[in-house]
Amino acid sequence: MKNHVSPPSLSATIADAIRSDIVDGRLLVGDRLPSETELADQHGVSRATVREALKRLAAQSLIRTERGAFGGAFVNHLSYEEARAQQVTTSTLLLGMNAIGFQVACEARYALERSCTSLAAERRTDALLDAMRKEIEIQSAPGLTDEAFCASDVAFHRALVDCAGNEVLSYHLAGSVEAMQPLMNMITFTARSRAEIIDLHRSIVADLEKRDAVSVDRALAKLEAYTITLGQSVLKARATR
Amino acid sequence: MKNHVSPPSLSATIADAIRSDIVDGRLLVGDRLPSETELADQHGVSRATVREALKRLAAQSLIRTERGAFGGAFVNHLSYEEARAQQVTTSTLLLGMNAIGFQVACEARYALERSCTSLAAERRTDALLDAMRKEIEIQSAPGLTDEAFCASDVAFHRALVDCAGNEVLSYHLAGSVEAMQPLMNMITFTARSRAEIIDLHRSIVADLEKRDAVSVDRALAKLEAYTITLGQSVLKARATR
DNA sequence: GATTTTTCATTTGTCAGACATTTAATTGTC
DNA sequence: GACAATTAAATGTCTGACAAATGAAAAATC
Repeated sequence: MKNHVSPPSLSATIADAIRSDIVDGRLLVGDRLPSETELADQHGVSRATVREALKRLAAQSLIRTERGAFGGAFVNHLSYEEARAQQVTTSTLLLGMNAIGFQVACEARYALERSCTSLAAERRTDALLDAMRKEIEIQSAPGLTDEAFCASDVAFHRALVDCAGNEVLSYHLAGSVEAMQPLMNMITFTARSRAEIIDLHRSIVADLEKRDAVSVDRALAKLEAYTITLGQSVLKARATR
Repeated sequence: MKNHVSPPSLSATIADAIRSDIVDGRLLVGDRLPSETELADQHGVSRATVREALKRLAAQSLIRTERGAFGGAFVNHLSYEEARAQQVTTSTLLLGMNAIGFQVACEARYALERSCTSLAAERRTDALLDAMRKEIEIQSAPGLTDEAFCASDVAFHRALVDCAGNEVLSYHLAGSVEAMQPLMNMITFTARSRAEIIDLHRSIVADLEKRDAVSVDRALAKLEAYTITLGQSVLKARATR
């Protein structure tokens, strides 16, 4: 029988130790870690092992390294962009690898997105409304590929989320919206279905302008229902193929 | 002036190449990567460099490695647990490192949590309601430390989120709820404020039992307002100290 | 012939030492 | 004082080696 619980390697152990130093605040943003040689001495391992540990942390954007004299590994300031990129990667993989039902993923995504409607109606800016209108223009263009349509759809919804004027909210929602893109890309959008979606997008923008949160919410509910319908028809077509 | 845009290292480049192989589906879950020696030959680098690249991917749970003959690096099946753990780490760091206003973080957290009230009211199970009651018991215990109170609070809200019966939703919300814990830990809960919170928890459970989504939502709104009040008083006390 | 034991090849984990490259501070020169 | 050369410290990479784990095949045993 396979054990499958292999003892953590030295590099993993060291990485965990440094990680908790950072997470628990013993190392602060901008602090410099000891040099690789010093870390190797401290932990009684070779420099190669320390380097593997540091690469693990770098992969999580916990540290950044600089070369040269007075270079080294520094506790990284995690920007919204980096955090979002990581979250999107993780969420996308989770959806892709776990055979999540399209309906379940869709339900979650729209539930989350609807959580920002009242704030968005309250705080929407003209700049963001314009951005949304621009995306609607793109979506209306004839000859647009399905993938480009999806990409613009994501951009539209990201702008909608940004209307809530809360960076933390935008960060969380970016993960759920963008992670859906691969699933959405499986759908073929007919001219008919595109028109339907664009109509809903138009009404969302209009309702936001009027600061009518209830109507925005209703439109999103319709969009969810319609998207699930589209997804199911695709799955049905697959099954009978 | 510092350049700050250092060219990506070889190990980072190789990691990116393999990562896109996985993300774009050229490597599937369970597939075995070539051995480190083979990868080194393929990319024309040393084994040490390949290993650093693989450790980066392992840190993101994209691959897992097994020792021994017929061992190697395998494309990992990303479980909900692993994904959630990563998301919580990222979110916690983001909140901790970016001097997010307590109010902004709180607003985002409750907006997201309220997105699951209608599903939760519809699908709540007796088992989860019992779990929530159990946490209320814990929270009512005299002599409980603030940290233990917070931990139980997180457990309560996780159960609430799980009531929605949507794994994807639970995954996303876990990040926003758990990442708040360090911020919540800064708050000192008086007996008075604990009683207030526990009352709201009780009414949430009662409303869920009655499948009364509107009342749950109202209680969460109150909880949000009260939490923000508590947070602000802490900040004020800090400022005048 | 079936079962157990041993051997063996493969692969990751770790180490030691070396050299290349980058970078900021120092020193030297005019 | 300004500019150029030197130097020291640090990461990035390579090489070669050995240890440890592990499954498969071969050998020994019954």
